[in-house]
Formats: sequence, structure tokens, C-alpha cells
Amino acid sequence: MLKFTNTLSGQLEEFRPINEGEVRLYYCGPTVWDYATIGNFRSNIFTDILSRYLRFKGYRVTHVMNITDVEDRIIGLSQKNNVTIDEFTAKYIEALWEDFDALGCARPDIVPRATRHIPEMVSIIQRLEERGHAYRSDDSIYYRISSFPEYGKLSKINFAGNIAGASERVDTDKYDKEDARDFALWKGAESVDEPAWDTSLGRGRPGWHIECSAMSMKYLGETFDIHAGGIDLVFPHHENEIAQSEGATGKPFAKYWIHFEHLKVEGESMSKSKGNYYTFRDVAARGFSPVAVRYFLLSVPYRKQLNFTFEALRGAEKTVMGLRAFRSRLKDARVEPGGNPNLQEAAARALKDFEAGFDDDLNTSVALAALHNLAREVNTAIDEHALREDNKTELLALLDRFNSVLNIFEDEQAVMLDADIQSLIDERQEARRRRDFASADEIRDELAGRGITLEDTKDGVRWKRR
RNA sequence: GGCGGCGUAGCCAAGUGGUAAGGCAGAGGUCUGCAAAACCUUUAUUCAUCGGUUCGAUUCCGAUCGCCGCCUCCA
Repeated sequence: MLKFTNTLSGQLEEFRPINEGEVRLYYCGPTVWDYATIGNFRSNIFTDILSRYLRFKGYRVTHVMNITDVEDRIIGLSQKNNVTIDEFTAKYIEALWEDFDALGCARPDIVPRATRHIPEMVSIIQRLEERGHAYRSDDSIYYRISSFPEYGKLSKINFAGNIAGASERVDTDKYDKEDARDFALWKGAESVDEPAWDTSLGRGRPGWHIECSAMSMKYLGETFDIHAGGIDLVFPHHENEIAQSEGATGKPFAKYWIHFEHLKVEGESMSKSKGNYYTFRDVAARGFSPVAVRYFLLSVPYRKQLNFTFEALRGAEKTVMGLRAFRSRLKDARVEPGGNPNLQEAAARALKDFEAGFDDDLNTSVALAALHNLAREVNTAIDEHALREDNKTELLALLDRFNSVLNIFEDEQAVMLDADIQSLIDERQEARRRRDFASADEIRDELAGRGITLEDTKDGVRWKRR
């Protein structure tokens, strides 16, 4: 039985989709103003895992991830670089997909962009105005929080005790709002050179929160199953989404709210000023493989802060190599016909434990432990020549099933067996003997591309996996 | 000021009112002419500290110390 901790109730709840067998999932995606950090990718990867696991469980999943491609930083940076916002964001959207591919994240089914959904946002704002949830001030439109008594039900923020101490940080004088908590639905254009849309609301651009209300409801309906995102979005972003969506429709918005905890780096928060701010590209440039990053980021349940260290990442690299070696070994094992009941039992137990782990609020640590325990048992069986043909078939199919969720086993091609490596090394030696150094170097580079480094010694060639 | 989370071996960490998963590193071994690779075994009388509740607490309660977060359009 699949359970999630629902931020809305603060409790671990059994997952029951609104429509039998079908899950509609919305993930608050990236704002494309820079390359994504490894912290961003913890959320991206966990959403990918969530989506994959729901499919593993047999659900039909519609996975939507928005892209925020207009907001203050994007506007500022594109003006500074003298390009349009679309030209500016194109670079980061392209980079995002490269990173997604590298890190084994499936592309979501639908990826709406804010700038392409202005009419939908306008329509919701109009509905809010009709229902008395919105008001105009100057050329902008604000949400009237006092009109939505349930405001705060997601974040459980106690406004009475809150505002007093934090008042100096609340920006009250910039706009003319009825209440300091009220937030912008529509920002009237202040100057001619800022990006703006001419709409029935006037000339301007949408507030951040309305984007997600509009895009999620357009593709998933007014009420849908799961809304996921980083923990930092609980307030105000998701709280505001609820106020907007439920205010406009009068219906419940998302049924389950799932929030991913943040990554720490060497025990500290990741920030540019501390010099511990890493994009995925920074980490890859240090020679770590994407799958090591993926494994590391998914190895700890999403509701715990995870401490990123390079030592731990090296560990993840070795772990993945070990798992891949296990799969190759299993694949190449010579077996006799028949089946070994002990291994059938081990496979059944592994599947059960794997599923139990994921069912329990996506406890990936427990699920991975099941995989490691299986690997050890099977390795021992191979050593003892106790693996039989039926087991091999079953186990390979089981690993494929696990991998449909984890996506850490690479394509067959990329996993090199020791024998293949050795034969390539022999080929290179032969080329060197012929003084065909170009071919020799080509082989060396080919191996390097697969993470194999060579060392020439007096006694011959040594090789090493990175 | 209001609210929340965490502190488990060198590192990343799971977990539970009944005596500590898993991975990496380390140690020992198997296999190899030697290495490498691979595989196996092993590694916390103890879960920040101090009290309390309990037959029994790492797990519940209180205090202390340390770290992280939200209340600022950062996943």
C-alpha cells in the first residue's frame, strides 16, 4: 500500500487517486535563469522517481512540469544582455534538457511554459475578480487574502505571531496593498521596455503564483492528485496557488502535496557566497559520472535533508559500478537448466522489500538495501555455481523492473566487461608494436571514454576503472 | 519574534519502545605468475550531552549544546 506524507495534513497518508488507476501529477519546475544546481536536481530526480514508481505500480500517469520563463531575474538579466526573454531563456532550457538526459530523468509528459499560457492566467484572474478574491490597485491586481479564510492551511503559518517579528522584512511600501500578505496576480507594466502582454486586464505580466494555478488546472483539471515541489515553495508559492485555484473554482485543488527537502553541502546550506554552490555541470566537470550524481541524490528519502560531500559522491560512483558489475556478471554467467528455489525466494524477497521501501513514502534507502542484499546473495550463488537458467532469466527481468524506477543501470553497450577491456588493450599493444600510434591512442581514448584509464609500466599495461 | 527539521561508525545514511539496514572507505580472505578487477567475510555493547518515564529508550518526555530551513518570487 503506497503512502505519502501529505504536507496538507502533515500526516503519512495512504495514496488513493481520484480516478481509479490514474494519477495526475504536477511538479513545480525550474525557473530558467541559470543552470540547474545539484540541489534542484534532487527535486527533479525525486519527481522522476515518483513518476516512475507510480508507473511501476501500474498507474497511468500524466506528469506535468512547468517552466517559469518570465520573472524579475529573467527580465533583469535579459535586459542586461540586451536580448528578449525568450532568447535569454532558450539557452537554459536547452541546458536543462541536456542535464535531464544525462541524469536519467524522463521528460515529463507535458512541459508548459508560463509565457505561452497568459490567456489561461488572465481567465483565472477574471474569475477571482468576479468572486471578490481580487482587487485592483494602480495598474496591478492583487489577491485579497482576507477573502479566503483557509489561507495558511498548507504551511500552517500563524500570521498573528508572525508579522510582528518579521515586519521589518515585509515590503509594505512599494505597492499599495490592502494587506501586507496580499500578493500580485497581475503586475501592470511600468515602462515600455519591460516584457508585457496586452490583455483584457491591461498591459502587464502575470505574478509568479498564478502561472502554476493556470498551467496545472489546464492540463490536469481543477482537482488533481499530486502537487510536488521543493520544500521552500510551501510558503508562499503553494499556499498562494491553493488560494487562487480554490478561490476561483470553489473546488479542492491538489489532493496530495509532496515537498522535497533541500540538499546541504558539507553540512552547510548551498550558496554562492559560501563557494559551495554547484550546478550539475560543475560536478560533472570534476570527473563524476551523471549516474553517480543520480544515485547519490536518490539514495536518501526525500523528506530528509541530504548532506552532499565529494567523498560521498565518490562512494556513490563505486556503488553504481558495483551494481553494474553485478548485472554484467549475472548476464554473462554460464548456467545449467533448471531453477534454484533459494534464489527464487531471494528474488521474491528482494521485490517485496523493494516495493515495501518505496511504498513507505518513497524510502529509497530501504529499496536500495533490498537491491544490494540481492546482489550479495546472487553473487555468492554464482561463486558456488548454484545459479540456474530460470533464476538468471528471472533475476535479469527483476533488475530491469527495479531499473524502470531507479534508472541507474546503463545501456549494455556502456558496461564493459573485463575481457572486452583486455582484448582492447591487447589490440592497442599490437598497434604500438606496428608503430601505429594513432590507432593506439584511439583505443586509449575509447577506453577513457568508458571510464577506463591505462597506465603503462615496465611489466605491461595496467588498467583501472575510474 | 513566530514556526519546522536534524544530530546514528572515517564519509553518505536507514531504522525501531525490546536491544543498530545498506553503500563507500578500512581490515582479513578467495581467485589470479604478480598486480588490477571481481567476489566473500568483517567493522557502532552503541545512536550529540544531561536528566525523566518504562521491566526495558537510540526510539517517548524535558533541558542543554550544535547544525539546517521557512516566515524575502531559492528545488
